[in-house]
Amino acid sequence: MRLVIARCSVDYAGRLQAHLPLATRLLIHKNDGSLLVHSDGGSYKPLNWMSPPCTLTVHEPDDDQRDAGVTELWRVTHAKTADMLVVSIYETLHDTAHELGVDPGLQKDGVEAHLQKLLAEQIELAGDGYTLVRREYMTAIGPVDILARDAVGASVAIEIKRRGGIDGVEQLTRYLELMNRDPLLAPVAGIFAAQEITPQARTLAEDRGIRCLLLDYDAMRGIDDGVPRLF
Amino acid sequence: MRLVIARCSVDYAGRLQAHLPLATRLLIHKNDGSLLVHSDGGSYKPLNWMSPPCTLTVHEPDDDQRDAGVTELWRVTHAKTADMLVVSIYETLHDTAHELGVDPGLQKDGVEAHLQKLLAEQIELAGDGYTLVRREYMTAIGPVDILARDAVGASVAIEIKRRGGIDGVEQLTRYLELMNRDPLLAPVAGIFAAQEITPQARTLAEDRGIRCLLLDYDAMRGIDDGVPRLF
DNA sequence: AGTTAGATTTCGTCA
DNA sequence: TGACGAAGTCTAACT
Repeated sequence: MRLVIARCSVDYAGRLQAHLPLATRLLIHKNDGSLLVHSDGGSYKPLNWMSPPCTLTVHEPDDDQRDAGVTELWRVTHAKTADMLVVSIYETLHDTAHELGVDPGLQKDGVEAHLQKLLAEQIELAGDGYTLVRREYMTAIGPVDILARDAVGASVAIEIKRRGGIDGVEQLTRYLELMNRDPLLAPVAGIFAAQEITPQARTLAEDRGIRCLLLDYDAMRGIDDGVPRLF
Repeated sequence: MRLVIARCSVDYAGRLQAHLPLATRLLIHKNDGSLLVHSDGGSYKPLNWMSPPCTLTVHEPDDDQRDAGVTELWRVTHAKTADMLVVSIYETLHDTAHELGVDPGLQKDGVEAHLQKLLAEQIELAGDGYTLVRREYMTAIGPVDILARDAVGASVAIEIKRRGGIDGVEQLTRYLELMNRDPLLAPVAGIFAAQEITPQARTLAEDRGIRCLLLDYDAMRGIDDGVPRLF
């Protein structure tokens, strides 16, 4: 990994065209050839970048560029697409290289998969007398998060989201349309379960006879596991 | 901006919990307090990070941690949520600070907005005798990309995507349902226009009587502007 | 390899 | 300020 702090301007041409005016920025040239251009603020997204696989070549500026103050040109071209990134360097303030090695990678835990697991274990949260049929119940157009039965044995399809938006309701609607054509399952009721549900999604769901269920992740987790929070 | 190369492990607790085993990584501490943890590969997304507003505090390791080889603890806490990131530093290989100043920001050009502008200008691509009513035609559930009239004056709603997927068809369907309830507009036909359309989206659209239109961005741009590509 | 759905998404825009 | 759609999205899972 090579780290360069430089006064530079950047031009990108590919799926769109973009330009960064002259300013001091951090350039990260990774071992896989990729290049990130970061400013001293904003989120984790670089101002501009080139994803691997790509290659960086350094060029001499032409006369016009040299007159304008450019000392070096970095050209990063993508290996497959025609995307190109050109960094015009006016002044290099810092330049170091470092050997990092391969990273073992991130270990994740939690989120929607966890919510699904928790609700499957605590299916009575969906309604008194509810029983679990199975998680990831497969249909022709994809898996329904949870298939359950209510107190009198009628089928209930449950769609789980962290944040419930209109698209989630649409998704559940498609599942319900399909499943209600299956005489072995029909009639199938729907429950839209999420930590948060947008007002639009709630309106749409209720308009279609789908019940909304707000999930309290912390409470569900607190019941489920005795593992204390790390911090 | 402070750049540190260090052997470290990282723990994150917030909307999920995650852990990074001991390895050599780049730590970027930006001026707004945010911290990025990058490896020497992958895309522009860091292995882990904390978004602003947040603050970093440095702590001494406790006895157990010191015995394990930890020399320093970085604790980054988010100002509003309870999110926390803890970096356990075992060895610092590089540590520099740099003054970058405020970045003037990215100037973009192109993409879906451009496609919409081009199709509005070349509305005859949608069909012979078509005329533009207006772009971003407002409805109660959001703006339709383009409202046009066909050769005999009937309304046509056009949804434009760069990549046409099922969600785009759903979106257009919602608009059409709504607009067809308006006696001043009805009947409203639909056109789903995109550079690429997935087979699933095409099938769904045609099943609902929505016509699909493939857009050739380069050809449309070639007709529109005489500006040559920069590279 | 292609497709789909989720993301600690981030980023813009508009009501 | 909140909500919604787009992104040069990225990423993982599944076909």
